[in-house]
Amino acid sequence: MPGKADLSKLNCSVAGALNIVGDWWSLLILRDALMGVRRFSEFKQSLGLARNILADRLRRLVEDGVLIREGSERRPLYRPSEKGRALAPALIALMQWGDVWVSKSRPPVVVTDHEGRKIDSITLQANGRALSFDELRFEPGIGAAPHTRAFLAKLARRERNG
Amino acid sequence: MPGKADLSKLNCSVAGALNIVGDWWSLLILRDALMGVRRFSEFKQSLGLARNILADRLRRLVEDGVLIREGSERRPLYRPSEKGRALAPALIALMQWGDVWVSKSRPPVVVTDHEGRKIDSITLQANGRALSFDELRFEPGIGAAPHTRAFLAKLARRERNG
DNA sequence: ACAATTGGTCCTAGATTGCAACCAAATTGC
DNA sequence: GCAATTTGGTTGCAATCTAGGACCAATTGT
Repeated sequence: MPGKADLSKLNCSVAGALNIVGDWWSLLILRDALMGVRRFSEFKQSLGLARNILADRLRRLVEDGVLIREGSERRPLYRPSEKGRALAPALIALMQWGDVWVSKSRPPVVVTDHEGRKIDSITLQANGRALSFDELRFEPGIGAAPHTRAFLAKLARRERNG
Repeated sequence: MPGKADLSKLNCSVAGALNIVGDWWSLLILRDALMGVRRFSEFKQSLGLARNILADRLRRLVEDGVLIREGSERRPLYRPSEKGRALAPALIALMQWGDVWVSKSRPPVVVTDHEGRKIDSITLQANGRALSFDELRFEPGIGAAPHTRAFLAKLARRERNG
């Protein structure tokens, strides 16, 4: 079946997330929604994507519970749900990475708290203490298939040896 | 020009980031690489994607400096660069979101520190204090185009009024 | 009442994806 | 040392997805 991948079979939460917001536009639509964009035409103007694609993505994001469609049937508003708002850390982590590693110019948008203080750069922590990448380990979880277990064990073994 | 969007013109760091890792496979390839996967055939087996797509994505990720291609020309190893490792927070934030909001089963992979303690869930903070979504503000940055400024001002105005 | 705006749908051309077949170099088995 | 297998791709084809524009019904504005 050519055309598009079905990531939902990969038994991986990243794949599950990407199956919902993994295409080129969905995350940008959500970012606009989190910033306060609500109307079809505003998304269209802000992102400059084709109408049919925008309609399709909005429908899908509503189906997946990331956005809520409300107001009149013919002129709806799209508002982020709690599930959508919960993506803010991932989105902002991506933005910060883009600021540091991709953009040539200074950041166009800054995220602050309600008193205008720039938010901290997002880090990995355990028990409130920051972790470097080298301290991370990937362990099989409760939902790990045998095949996943073997896979992780092989990688960990290699890490220790070579 | 149908086919694919050029996100690089959006003057947005999220778009810049997505222009590099915004397709269905790139982030999953990077996730594997961060977990220790190194060889073409290992990525292929782990993700189950087509060979030509994998070859294309690996080449692009190397071009963009996220992965480093090393070892023999004919049997290279792909290792995450510092730029690639810097994506770990965004990736893990996405994984945590998938664990909570998407997966039906228990998490297949758990990220811990070097002593096996589960890492904290990733949150937004300012001055070390956790922020709720409602406390966030999106302000124009130094690199904001006039059009971006007007856009953000309109959204902020609306937030205050209606 | 009338024109403009909004929120779509439909159609078409071109780009992208997945799959299978193929291939050369490197590694393995004996 | 030599054949067989594995590795890391490339190429071609068919199906799918994308961008863009034309079109349309229902609100909204005047």
